[in-house]
Amino acid sequence: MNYNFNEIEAKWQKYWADNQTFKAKNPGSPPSEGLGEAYYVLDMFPYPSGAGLHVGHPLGYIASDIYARYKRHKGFNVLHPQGYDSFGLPAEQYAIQTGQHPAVTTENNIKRYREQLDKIGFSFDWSREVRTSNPEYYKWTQWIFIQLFESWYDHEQDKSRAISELEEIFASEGNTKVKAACDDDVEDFTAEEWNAFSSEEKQKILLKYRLTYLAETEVNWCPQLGTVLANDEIVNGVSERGGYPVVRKKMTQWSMRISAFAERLLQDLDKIDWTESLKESQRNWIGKSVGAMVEFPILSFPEGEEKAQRGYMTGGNNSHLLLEKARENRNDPTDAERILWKHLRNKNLGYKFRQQHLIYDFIVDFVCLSKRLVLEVDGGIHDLQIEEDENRTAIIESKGFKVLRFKNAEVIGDIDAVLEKIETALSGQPHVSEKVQKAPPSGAGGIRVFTTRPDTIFGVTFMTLAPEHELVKKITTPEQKEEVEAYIAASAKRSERERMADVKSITGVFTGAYAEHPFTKEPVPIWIGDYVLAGYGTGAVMAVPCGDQRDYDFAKHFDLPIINIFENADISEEAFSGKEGTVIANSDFLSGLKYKEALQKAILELEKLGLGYGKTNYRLRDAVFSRQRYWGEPFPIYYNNGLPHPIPEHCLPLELPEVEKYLPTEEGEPPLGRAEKWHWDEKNEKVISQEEFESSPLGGGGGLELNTMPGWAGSSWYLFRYMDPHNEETFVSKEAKQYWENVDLYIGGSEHATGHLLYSRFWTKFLKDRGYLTVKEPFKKLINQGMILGTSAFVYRLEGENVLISKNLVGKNAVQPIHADVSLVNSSDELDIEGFKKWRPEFADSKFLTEEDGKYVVGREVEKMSKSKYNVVNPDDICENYGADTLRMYEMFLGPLEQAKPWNTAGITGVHNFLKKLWKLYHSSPSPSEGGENSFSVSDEPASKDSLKTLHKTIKKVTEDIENFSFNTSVSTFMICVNELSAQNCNQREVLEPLAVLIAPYAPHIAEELWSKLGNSESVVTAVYPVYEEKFLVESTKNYPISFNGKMRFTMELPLDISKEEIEKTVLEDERSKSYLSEATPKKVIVVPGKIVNIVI
RNA sequence: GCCGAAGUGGUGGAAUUGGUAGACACGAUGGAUUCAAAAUCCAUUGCUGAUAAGGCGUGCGGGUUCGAUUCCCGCCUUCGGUACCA
Repeated sequence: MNYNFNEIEAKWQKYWADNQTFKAKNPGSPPSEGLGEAYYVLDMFPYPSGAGLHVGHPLGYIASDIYARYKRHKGFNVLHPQGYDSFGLPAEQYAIQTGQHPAVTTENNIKRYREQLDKIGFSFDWSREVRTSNPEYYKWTQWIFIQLFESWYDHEQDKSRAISELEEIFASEGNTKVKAACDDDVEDFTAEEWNAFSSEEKQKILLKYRLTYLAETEVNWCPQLGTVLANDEIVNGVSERGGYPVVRKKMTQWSMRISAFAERLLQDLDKIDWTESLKESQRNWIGKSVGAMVEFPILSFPEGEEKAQRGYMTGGNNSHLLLEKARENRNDPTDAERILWKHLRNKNLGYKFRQQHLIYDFIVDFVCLSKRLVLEVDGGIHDLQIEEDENRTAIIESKGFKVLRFKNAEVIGDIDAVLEKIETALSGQPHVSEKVQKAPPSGAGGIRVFTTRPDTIFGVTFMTLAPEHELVKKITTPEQKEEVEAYIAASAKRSERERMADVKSITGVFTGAYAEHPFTKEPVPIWIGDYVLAGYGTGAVMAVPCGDQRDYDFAKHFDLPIINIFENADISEEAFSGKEGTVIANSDFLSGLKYKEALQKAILELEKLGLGYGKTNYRLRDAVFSRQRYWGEPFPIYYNNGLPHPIPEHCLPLELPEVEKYLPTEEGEPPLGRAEKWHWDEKNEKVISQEEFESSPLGGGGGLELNTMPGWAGSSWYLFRYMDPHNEETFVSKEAKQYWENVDLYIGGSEHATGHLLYSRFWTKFLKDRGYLTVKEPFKKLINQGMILGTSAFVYRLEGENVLISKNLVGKNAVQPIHADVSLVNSSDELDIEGFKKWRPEFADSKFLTEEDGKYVVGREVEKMSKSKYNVVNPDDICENYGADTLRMYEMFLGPLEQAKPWNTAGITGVHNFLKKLWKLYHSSPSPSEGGENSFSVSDEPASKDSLKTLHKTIKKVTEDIENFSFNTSVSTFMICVNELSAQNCNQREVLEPLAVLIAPYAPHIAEELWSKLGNSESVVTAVYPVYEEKFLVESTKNYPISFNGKMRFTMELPLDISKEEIEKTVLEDERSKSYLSEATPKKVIVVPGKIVNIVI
């Protein structure tokens, strides 16, 4: 019998499918004993694209499959599932072009993927397949979303907690003591205030704390395409597709508060077995920097305001104390204040009022910021300070406010009259826009900056704001206005990408304004420059040119002063950025201190002044979670009165509705806006329209969310669903999650380093916090397989002529390289000219200049494997021509798993020949009379010592290699093994049976066939892994390399049990040694027993 | 710029703790078999030299060591990630 791989592979693939050989046992249902130890091997599931698989795709799957099969031999209960990340953009775009439903496209692609995967002989447990686009699956994606919605992050306990617990805290103590992750614009309130809020107000506030929340986000909106574009989809300010204009637009989008988890995501990296480079990517992405927040009060305002506006951090005029005082007052109102507040708060007057609010340096009783109206209620104490109050009123009114003053008695006696007066005053006041009344994020009056080097604060010679910074408009002096506006306009035009690309040019404009240095009180000029990014930190920097190269360049360019505040540092050419060992100089109280001491001291002094505090900043930003797409998970959210609410759990899944077109609506709503019928399970109303929903008790006039979730939603938790994929009660049962825990080995591409792998860690931590999981991390060990590159083939066309010349004739001719399909080239790089002409008819009449031997040789280049480069190699073809076992072993043989490496089909014969030789070991040589057919022939005689040595050497090496994921070297080891056994004419069962098991993880089909021929009725999959025995490898002699001055000259066979001295004596007495020594006496002889002898002359 | 990985024959790669550099393959050359081809088998194959002796050789330049692909210092190049991150 010859090695008929096609037949053998089909046979065993059917056997595995029929017998469910790879089905992993789950705990729970009986018998739950005897499960064995759990081991979870997972591949990153694929997006089923229309192009199908090329030979690069299965690389990681083969590696994980080998490991999974190895673990089964070792007695583990192995979970090795596969599924599809089946929501995504390509299917949607195809739908837009052709009208075909993405579900149909996806289904077809999956079918094709499955066929291709099955041919390679993977040991997947297909009974656990998941697809992210299946309602049974995304039901739980939606459920997790709701859990996020119902949670907040407590920095005190460092975990996510139920939002109901937050409500309890608010009700009993307000929000001032809570250390929660929340939006920046949350205002302080007391328990009393909270309890007095309407439920609508409460919901608005809670939304600022939820782990998934609605926020205004700036996005790149393309009106023509009706969609949001990522930065890299924009080229020169217009869309990459179609070239339509793109505008920055604020949109209300769902966001995920991943930033709350930044520190844990960073710390826990130390606990997982990932490559250092991948961990480093995540560390950089999280971007922790420790430093300080510092406030620089603004000295001059263009309106001629002499005195700086002071923010809450300012301590020079006690505003910090004032603020505390205001809070106190709020908690302890007078009767009159309480009465008035009750009326004001309920918005009876149509405007929002604030209580005990800081206006400049004064606490006012009530203020309506949008109408600039201040209300004061005078208690008894006021009689004594009428004059002071007058001053105060004058100052406040000079800032554009109107002040109304009431007496206690007035309020208590006739509240209606008071309210009437207020109403009249309100109507008389001009309306002030939202923007102006809001305090700028940099603090009410000062410029807040984040710095990692507060120790260099005495080196500050100017400040730079991002052009988008909200303070810019307010502080710019009339003289500078024109220039500043021109600069802002110019930089707004440049896309973020352009700004990033153009690193070298230094641009900026002086605003004309000055800030006050916190310590020296010197004026510091305020500039704007687009090297400062609005999105990082506070969008403003304190510039220390002596210590920061960008500040240095900026200072040099605009001729700004540079102060050297480092001892013994030369800053004549460039900034000095050293930290450790640096001593600060020329810096008042910091002079003479080392970097670390100065850093702490600076923060301490800033805190004393109320102008700063230590702060840790993270680069990691909250993740936008809304997409204006069709083919994604619908949000389980509806709106009532403009506020979002989760759909009741029993109504999940909220199924993706049908639409007529996959484009946005004419009103600019996402494609789901076109849906007429929604599947809706509540109260047996199976299908309802958006209108019907709106008029239902739930809807209350609001509709369902029309955005869908991004691609990473479904992939962030799929690993847990595989543990218990058909559970309808919960996303994974308690028993299953306790038994399987998390993924022991995860294999996939490194392109997911900062996306999927980070989000998945985030969701896992969240689910753990809320008690839904028992593990902190999703993936214990992770390996990135390297990309398999294509080897493109080129023909060369002479410039301007219809002549194609062979590679070696190109010389200095001007030629144009043209991709040739690699299937038209043989292993010697010779082109099939006729085939090429057929393939590219435009070259049918071309003249082909060949080499002397008449061959046309193509040029070769390694490129990414892609259709457009005609270098794609299809695994189906390889399986057809060489077999799946050959494909599997060859992919492993190409090189280290984690390394990128080019594919070259020519090399596959080496592995294929090896499998043929392996087959031959188990078969007798044909005798001429038998017509050349081999027959199965294995002897039960004892094997030779040499054969046993070969076997055990192989067991040892292959096992070590598998444990180290060094699959390429284990393939070599198998080759050496089979070469040796062939030379030994070994055909003993004693050797060949263990060998079949050993190779089964790599070449499972041939192993099964040989295993069954050896007389085993059970599959080889569960056969016990051979045990390495040292005794077969024990040697009595060693072939010593004898070197002179470190150069190996010859070898000598010596017994291993003789002493150093004896070795030295024997070696020196050897004739060859004498000739190398040529009379000289050796200076020194190094003998390392069992290793080497080195003679120094 | 920063972070990470890597530079070894014509090619993919091996040498796992400092100990015979180039395992195992591909390709190439020569041969056997065959009418011929495919397949198979044998031999040679780092460079140089003459098929010898010898010399050179793991990106480059130094160093440590009896001995360095491996450790140290300084460069160069390639690939990947990331970026005016304050």
